[in-house]
Amino acid sequence: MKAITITDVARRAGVSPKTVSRVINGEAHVRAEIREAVTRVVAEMNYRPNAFARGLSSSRSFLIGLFFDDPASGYAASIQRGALERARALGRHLVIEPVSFDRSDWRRLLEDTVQGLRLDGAILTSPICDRIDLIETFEQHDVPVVRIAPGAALDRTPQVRMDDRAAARTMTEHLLSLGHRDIAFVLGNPQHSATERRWLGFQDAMTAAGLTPDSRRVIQGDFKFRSGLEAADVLFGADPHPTAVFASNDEMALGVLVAAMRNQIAVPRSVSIVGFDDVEIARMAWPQLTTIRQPNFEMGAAAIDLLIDRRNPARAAADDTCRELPYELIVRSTCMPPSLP
Amino acid sequence: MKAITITDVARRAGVSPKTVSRVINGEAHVRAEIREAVTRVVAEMNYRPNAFARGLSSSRSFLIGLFFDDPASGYAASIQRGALERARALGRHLVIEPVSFDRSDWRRLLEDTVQGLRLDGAILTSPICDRIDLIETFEQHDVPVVRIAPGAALDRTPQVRMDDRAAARTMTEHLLSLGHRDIAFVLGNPQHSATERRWLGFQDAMTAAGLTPDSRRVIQGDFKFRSGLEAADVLFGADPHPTAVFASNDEMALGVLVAAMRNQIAVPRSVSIVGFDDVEIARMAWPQLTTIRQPNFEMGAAAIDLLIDRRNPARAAADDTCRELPYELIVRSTCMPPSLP
DNA sequence: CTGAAAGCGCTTACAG
DNA sequence: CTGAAAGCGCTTACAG
Repeated sequence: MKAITITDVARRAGVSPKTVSRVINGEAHVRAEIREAVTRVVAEMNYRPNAFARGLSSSRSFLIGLFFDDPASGYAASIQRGALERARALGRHLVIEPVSFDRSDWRRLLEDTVQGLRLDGAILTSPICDRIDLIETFEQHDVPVVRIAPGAALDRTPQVRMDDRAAARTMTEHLLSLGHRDIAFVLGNPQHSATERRWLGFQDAMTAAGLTPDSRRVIQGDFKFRSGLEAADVLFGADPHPTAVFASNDEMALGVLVAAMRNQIAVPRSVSIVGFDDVEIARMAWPQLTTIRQPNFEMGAAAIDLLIDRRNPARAAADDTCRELPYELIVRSTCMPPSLP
Repeated sequence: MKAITITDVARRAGVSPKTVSRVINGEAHVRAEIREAVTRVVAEMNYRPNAFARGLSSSRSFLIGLFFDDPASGYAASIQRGALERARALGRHLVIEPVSFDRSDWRRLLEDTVQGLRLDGAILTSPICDRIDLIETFEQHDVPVVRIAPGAALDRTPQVRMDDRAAARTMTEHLLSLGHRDIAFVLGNPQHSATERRWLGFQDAMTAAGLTPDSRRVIQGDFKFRSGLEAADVLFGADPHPTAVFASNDEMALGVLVAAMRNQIAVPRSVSIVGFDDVEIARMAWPQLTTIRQPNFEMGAAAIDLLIDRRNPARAAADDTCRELPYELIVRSTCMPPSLP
């Protein structure tokens, strides 16, 4: 099937290619009458501009890169879905790119993409969004960057974030309000900046309640299921064990939950367990996990908006460089007041 | 940073742009000496071809589209990861595209992508891979298609598959070998062709053992957690309940598992439960789920290989149009012999 | 408000 | 084995 070009459309509409171009791109200065005629012909002929010709002559590619450390994680999937939906609604395509700093040639691979594809923008997720050398590579190639939940160099790029610290405080307050005092905390992967923010939020609430976290009740994890399992083995090996465990993401919380079942510790009767993220599996556990909903889908979509605003001088002027999205406490079935000793 | 072009490289190397083009694309008919010189200059100048200029003048885009019904599912994520890794290794980029038949303008959106981006190839996953109108759209635009686990029109495109039927038979035989005779089956989403294949495999094994599945032990599900939960409520409401439940994917198996816990039915002591897929959460359940490993990562990678082979006349001739990948029975902790009545 | 000319950076088709 | 010319289908920069 021979493709239809802008010249074909122009001829049929009785105007110049440039005029068709103006109409397609929604530029001003076209008589309403002509605009309509062209629009009609475009529809009739089922014309679509060739993205490569466009990309070559302008400096726009209509391509946005979404960069992940681990594109297979549930976290990545939900951000991707939000970005995807919004990008398509705005006529952009999403190119997914993994970045593995483990590989010595990561920079070469990245430059292949950035330079070869002339990306219109890049979205960086945690934890790679905190690598300054990565950000610099994009800057060198004049690719606008938006970061999701960064922890470092916050003034360097526009960003989409959530108040992890306040959310962790809210969750801890929920546990405190139930009457818990002996609350354990499982830290996340130190590479992710959210790990520290959640830890600080936990401390905020404990301190406000006049409590000091016991160091034996704070265990290092890495956001993976297995680390939750192992942390719980330590926590439940103590006598008495804590009355509540706050794991700083859902996957680890599930590990704690499984460890409790293995050790015949009833949840929530003997121990309350909470997570953070509200990934799909939080609802597939039994009991269903009390957690914090993180608006990943919305963050992905907002990142696209911010990127496209940047390219629009009128809107970029609005100085809309940081979008903070709300979290939500999701109370399900893994908590109750502590049983009396 | 002003981009370096093929002309810059040609000048510095003292050859014509066409020669540089030959070297970059690995074409024959270049003196080894010149090839080396050009290669050196390319590296020195850190030159990368502009994908848009390439795409415009040739008919290749180096872009492969990965089409999903639901890009956020765990199934999609693992296929995506395999395809991504392989595509990058071969110098291709992956564009992720959702297809929603719910939307009346799905065809227009699809044509925007196919025509605008001049995809080098498309990978279609279940269940959309069985929509003939979708396949036709790609054919009209001369975009090679590879399908993953299709169920219809099997001779129409190259494909990557797994023997779902044999796998379901193997799983059922495992249950039979443990001594189970009263085995319930939870069917998947009828839109997915794998649903029927798994059901047939179950029947194969039952029939071979001289057993006829009782219709009250066969429940319709849809591959979602909730449907497993609901199916189990029916199964466990019966007296006696089956001694084993084969849910045709892991998510539903988890629903069955949670229902068992809710109803105080011990797993595996009172009931054995098995799934299918070996998604990540199969290991996060308690007890850990016995299941069939489906090689999603490998299927994604194989789809890319098949697509690229198609474009290479020498290799396309090999008639490599169907790649079947092996499954594996993963025995974990949700099964044991039935307890005596 | 509209258009003619030039150019983006490659590859194709051809010639030698 | 190597290269000069033309062209891919748009947009930019300019003119009117």
